Amino acid sequence: MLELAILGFLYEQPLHGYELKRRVAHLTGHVRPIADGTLYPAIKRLEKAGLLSRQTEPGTRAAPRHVLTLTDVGREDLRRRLREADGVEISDENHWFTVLAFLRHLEDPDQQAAVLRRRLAFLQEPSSFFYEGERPLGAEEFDDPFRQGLLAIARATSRTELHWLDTTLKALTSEAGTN
Amino acid sequence: MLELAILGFLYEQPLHGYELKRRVAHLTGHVRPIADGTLYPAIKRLEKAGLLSRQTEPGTRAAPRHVLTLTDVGREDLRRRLREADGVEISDENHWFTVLAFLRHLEDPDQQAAVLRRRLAFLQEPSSFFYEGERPLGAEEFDDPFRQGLLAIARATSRTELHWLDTTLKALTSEAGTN
DNA sequence: AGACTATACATCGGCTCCGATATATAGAAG
DNA sequence: CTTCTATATATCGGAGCCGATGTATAGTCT
Repeated sequence: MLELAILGFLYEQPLHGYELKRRVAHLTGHVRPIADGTLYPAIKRLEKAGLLSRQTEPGTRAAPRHVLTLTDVGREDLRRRLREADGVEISDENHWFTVLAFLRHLEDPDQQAAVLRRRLAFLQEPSSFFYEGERPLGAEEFDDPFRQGLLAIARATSRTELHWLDTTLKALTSEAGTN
Repeated sequence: MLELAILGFLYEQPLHGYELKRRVAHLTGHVRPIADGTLYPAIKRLEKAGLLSRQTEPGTRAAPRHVLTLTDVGREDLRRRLREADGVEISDENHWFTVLAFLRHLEDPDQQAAVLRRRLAFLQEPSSFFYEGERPLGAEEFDDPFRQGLLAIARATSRTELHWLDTTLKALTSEAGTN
């Protein structure tokens, strides 16, 4: 997820580590700072894999900035990661939001629609948070307000997203038809 | 988060590992299976820390079940974790949902309200997913439907949760007042 | 009869993440 | 003048998570 976010932000413009840190922190769940010990090794991994290159920028006030630029391999790798997004990337809220943030970079509307359809299929699977044996429990079956809230929030989110998926998928497929 | 979920489910009734696995999978983001290599070491950790005890149940069809029961130390530890929930537990959606699922076990309404207030404070911090320098970017400033959807979904979730927090906090504080 | 699936627990290697720590500079606050 | 904060990068140890693999049994499907 972190790697996807790094590649996604760099796809738009070269950035140095510190700025990347700020942007990723904002993106992942509203300002949850990512640790230095997480970011810099991740950058190194991506550099080692040939997905990005760094140029040391002279004349800054603190330690010299390393401006990071995606290589062509890196650009293709981001598109591949978006295209093949599945599993946790589809089902986990944080991962999915990261995919969504950069799905614009996957230029083909058909490919974008395919990813959205996987998310749609996931959301349409009947599922509940709590079970009594095999039977799913609804919000009205809890007397405590916390689980009621939990389900109410989840339902509101789901409803909004399903509506958005519906309209966006229609737009994407009609767009693909006219091209 | 996994440990909190294990303690939370066991607080209600003793369960064996396999059943725990099913329940945790349902709770964390709608059926995302947790790996065996994650669950069983976690159980061992909690057992080693004296938070739960196991009794081998004979006469089952596969490998013998280990029924897990929370110790008194474990019960107090869950309440402590809930009471002191902060940081990632408040800000991260998955973690927060886990806290919410078991907040019922924190019997004192004042303590429950204190946790909800931390979440409220977090949600009320102005924050956006994307920035242009210092300026937060709104949904209407994106021409791609994906970031628009991202913000729309996040706003719907936030609105629902804020409304729920408001009514629940009022109920909890009036309840505390009458006791 | 043989294969597959569900149940049930366990271990191991590899990878990632986090917190702590270190280094260094520039500007603001006291 | 010193301290604090922000900027900026880097490393290291510890811990947790995951995927793969192993063991074992009972029922179902072919």
